[in-house]
Amino acid sequence: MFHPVETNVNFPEQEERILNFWRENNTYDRALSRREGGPKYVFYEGPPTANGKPHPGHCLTRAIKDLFPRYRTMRGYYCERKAGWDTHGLPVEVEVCKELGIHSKEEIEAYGIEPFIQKCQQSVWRYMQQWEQLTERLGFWVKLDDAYVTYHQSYVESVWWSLKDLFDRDLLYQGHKIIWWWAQGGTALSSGEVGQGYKTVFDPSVYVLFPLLDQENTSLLVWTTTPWTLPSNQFAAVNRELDYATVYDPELGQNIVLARDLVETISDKVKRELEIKSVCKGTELVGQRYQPPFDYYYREAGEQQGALKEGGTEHVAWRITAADFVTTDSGSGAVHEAPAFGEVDYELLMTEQARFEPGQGPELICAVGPNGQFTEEVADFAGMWVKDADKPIMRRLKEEGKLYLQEQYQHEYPFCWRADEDPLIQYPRRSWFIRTTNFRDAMLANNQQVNWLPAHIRDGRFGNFLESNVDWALSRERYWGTPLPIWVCSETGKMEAVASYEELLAKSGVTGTEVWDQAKEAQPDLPDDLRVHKPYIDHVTYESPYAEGARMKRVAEVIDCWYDSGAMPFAQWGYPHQNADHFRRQFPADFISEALDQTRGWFYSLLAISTMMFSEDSDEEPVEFPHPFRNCIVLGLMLGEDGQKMSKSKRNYREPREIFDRYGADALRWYFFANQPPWTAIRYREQSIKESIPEFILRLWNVYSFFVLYANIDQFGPAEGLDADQLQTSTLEQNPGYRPVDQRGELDRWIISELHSTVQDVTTAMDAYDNFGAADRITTFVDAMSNWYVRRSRDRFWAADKQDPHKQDAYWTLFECLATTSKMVAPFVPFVSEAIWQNLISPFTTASIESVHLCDYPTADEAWIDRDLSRRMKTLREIASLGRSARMDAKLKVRQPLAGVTVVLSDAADQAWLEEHGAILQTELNVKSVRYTSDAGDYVSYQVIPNFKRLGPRVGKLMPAVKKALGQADGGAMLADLETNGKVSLQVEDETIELDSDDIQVRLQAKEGWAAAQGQSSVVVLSTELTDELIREGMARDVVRLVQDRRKELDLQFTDRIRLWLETENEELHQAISENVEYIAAETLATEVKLEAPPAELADRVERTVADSVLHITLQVVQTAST
RNA sequence: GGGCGUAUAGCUCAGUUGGUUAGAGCGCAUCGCUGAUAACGAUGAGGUCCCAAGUUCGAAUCUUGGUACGCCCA
Repeated sequence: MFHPVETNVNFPEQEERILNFWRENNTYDRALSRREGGPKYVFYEGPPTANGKPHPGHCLTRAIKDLFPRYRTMRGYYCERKAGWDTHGLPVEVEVCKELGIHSKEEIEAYGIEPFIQKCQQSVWRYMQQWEQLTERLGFWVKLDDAYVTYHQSYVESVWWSLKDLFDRDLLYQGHKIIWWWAQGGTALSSGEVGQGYKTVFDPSVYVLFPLLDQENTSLLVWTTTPWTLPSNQFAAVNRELDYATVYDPELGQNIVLARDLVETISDKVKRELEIKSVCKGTELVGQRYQPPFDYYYREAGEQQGALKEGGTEHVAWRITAADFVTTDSGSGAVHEAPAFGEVDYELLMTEQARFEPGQGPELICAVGPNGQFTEEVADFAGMWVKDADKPIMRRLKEEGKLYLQEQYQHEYPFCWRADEDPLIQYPRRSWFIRTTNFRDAMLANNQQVNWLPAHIRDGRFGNFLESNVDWALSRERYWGTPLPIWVCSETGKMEAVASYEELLAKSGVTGTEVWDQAKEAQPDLPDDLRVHKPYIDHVTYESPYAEGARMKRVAEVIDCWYDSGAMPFAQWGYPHQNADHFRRQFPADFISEALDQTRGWFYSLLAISTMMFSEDSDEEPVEFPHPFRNCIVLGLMLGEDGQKMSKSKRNYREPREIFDRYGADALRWYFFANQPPWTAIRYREQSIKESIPEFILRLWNVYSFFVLYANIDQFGPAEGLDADQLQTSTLEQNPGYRPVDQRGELDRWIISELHSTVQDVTTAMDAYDNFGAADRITTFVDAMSNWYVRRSRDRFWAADKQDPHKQDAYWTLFECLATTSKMVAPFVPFVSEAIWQNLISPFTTASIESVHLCDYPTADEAWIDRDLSRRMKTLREIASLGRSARMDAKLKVRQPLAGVTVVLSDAADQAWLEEHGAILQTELNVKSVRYTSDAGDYVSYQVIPNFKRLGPRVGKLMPAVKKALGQADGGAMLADLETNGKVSLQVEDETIELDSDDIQVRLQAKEGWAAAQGQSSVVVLSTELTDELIREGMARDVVRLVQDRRKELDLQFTDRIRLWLETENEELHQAISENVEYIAAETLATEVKLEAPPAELADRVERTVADSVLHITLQVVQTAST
């Protein structure tokens, strides 16, 4: 016996029960340990941050991350799934600040770094419980109680080790980074903060004359929108590709050089004619020297030259350089460059520096202090706030005749979000960098080997990003992060990196560890991991090996938390300080997945760190590309119901929890897997999630519950006492009544064939990470099972003789299909598949595999795949569908029997087979006979069209003519010709073209006047004339239906026998009933059918209508069958 | 401003190497079936495949240029 299936299954409740089952039985651990020794399948978890609430987007990520490891595990791979949490970074600090009601770094320091850090550490776990609940509820099998955590000491020390390695290889250096700086507050702002503070303002837009040293009486017209940066000028930039004109300005009495396309614009602005004297390419200007508008630095260094790497020398600054970003959209086509105050400008300086021998190139000029005021070096404006200096600077330029044109323009400019009167400025800060640019080619090569899904990421977004790689700005002047493990000598400035806490303690003359010890003593429950964090680690100093009496003290910075996450392949194991073997076994990953926004985040940090640490010129043993991941599914962004970005305030999505409670995790998962390829942007629609229940889950469930219902009625059951194992054929065939598939009927062989080809396709798709294609095949199969196999097998399930071999075949076939399907869909919908599996196996008293997730994934047996049968059944189904369509057109309902149908096939190849299966069509279409013909001139006309794909390459331009000629030819005659000669000649223009049967396609066109329907390959014609006998038979079927309705209304059991009284005044109906009384009795389980009034004591007589006549129905239960 | 992607039915989305009748689900309409019933089946209406030009015998598909939207970066 199977457990009866509840009629109203509540999927969410069922899922909760299954979760309990997994929990109590440690099913995940057992699924894993079953595969020990199997081939490895390595999965890396991209760590989420648990200090924000999980939303539906995270459900998608976690569902995909579950699907493939589950699938691979069932396929025999050993797949460890270690969870992980990203815990460092600015967002955590921001959360804590919010909580404390403070904002700035000063306020944090006033509050105290020590309590602040402690709060950060606690805040990290704020939504931990929600995350864990979501993870579990979704069915994401991952080892949560063995998660890696980026703030843990072992993790931090792994990161330190890698940084020390980079430092020792001279890949870590100090430079400048241009950042948005709040001068009044003395702090940098994150891009998020900057984004909050944009305002529309008016700023000056000025055109300044830079006299060219090598051309007499000629100046370059240089444009800037930040006059206050002019004292820090180092270069003027032009675009090599643009044309530049030298014009004569009569009023000025000198020549001006500017972009040719802008001559007219500028001429209009200054309201005078500018005569073009000559034109040259920007590239010819590059290298020419000029006199900058201010000489604070120029007077010292104007003549300074440096040695170039390619030989020779060049002046270090105040000359024209080339830059792609210069355009003619605005300005003059020549741009003032003060590298201190702009990121692209700074890059330009870096490019320039790179041309010179080390130490010979231009140094950064910065005339502004961190307080936003001019330094003493700029005597005229010293102490002045830069934005206040714009006007005096312009006035000065005007006085000196260097200001050619002055305008105002309106634009968006960022202000401090906490002090909205304070404009931010771009400002250089000392910062640590990793020389990733050294590894650009290696990273590109590595990237080429990665299997990206979708593929365009490789050479598109990610590839381009790598191409334009710049050194990784690693350091952050913040508090809660992995401390940069570099100690500096107080005397000499020499530096050392440290790879672990232990290594630090082993240094001579270490002091400062007591700060941690005291803190721990005062607060014994302080996590030990904090000892490697600020402020404790900052107190640890040691004797300098470089200078007598000097101390080594840590630099103040922490690092970019992206580095943390990118270090996870080794840091999750604490490598190399521990678990070295484990790391090597779990490197690289076979599979990772995150959303598109991680391209420049986690995907990059993983690839960059891995390439630097484990490739050719690293200290570690090199690993072949790709690493650290081989396959990567880049998920699309998830949008809310309204197509907008999901946002809490807009409430354009429903919380995952509610989805689970309403529809269940399977519904959500199936919606993710089956609705679109995972990389398309997905619109999160509650309606679609809801729909995945009837479309797939419930349909499968209905087939299953149908099976259980009838199997129990018929006491069908696999023999008890058998070891069920995985319900494979070898087990099942030991049961009495089991016949090998090849001895079963065609319908059985067909669905088994469909099952195996589905398994084959699904496996191929899943191996290629194509969950969408796999889901599509599964849906098609379940539909075939439900809407053809079960439909067409109903008679057998209802058959009275329980031992009838055909009936037994039907049960065994459906049982095998369901058992295999539950295994096949287990990675997709782990809950419903588990419920089905557990019940299917329940009759086996010694069942050894009690969870579908411990099973092996089904494998296709090619021997059972019959492609001819598949194709023929498809044709048969199409004919049935056409027959229904024809009935519809003729307004002849299916309950009305018809004399027959005639089927015209365009291709007679399968005719013999189809003829043998007339019975299926007879029942399906409710006709007395099915006739096939290929000679059907009466019913159809033939339309012959070319097989374009085949003929195209052969006839080329003649194609339209061929098509026309075929269309005009007599189709019937041509087909006859083909049949006898195997080919046919066609005269087209001047050429004779020979066609064989593969070169053409035949379409059938039903002629007017028939109840007919046409499809791709066939036409179905109905006999529409009705005899009285047929009409009466139709009436009898109506009667059956009404009685069945009545049974249902009265809530009778399936097996209840009844007595039936039918009364009618209508003679024809009376006759119809008496002629078909046995049929009616059999269909309605009536022991007797009486055409008379019921005994008076039966009160539930009802009135119904059959073919416009009144029929009274009364029924009485005679026997309640026990099942 | 640059890079990447997307644009197909009312909605959500498929559409293989270019092949002539562009599909699915939902929704809608009509009909049917009904002891699998939160169902189910059939049929239908609904498409300038974003626009334009090009390549080709043939373009939703390839090329170029636009437009709109999204993401990332400036």
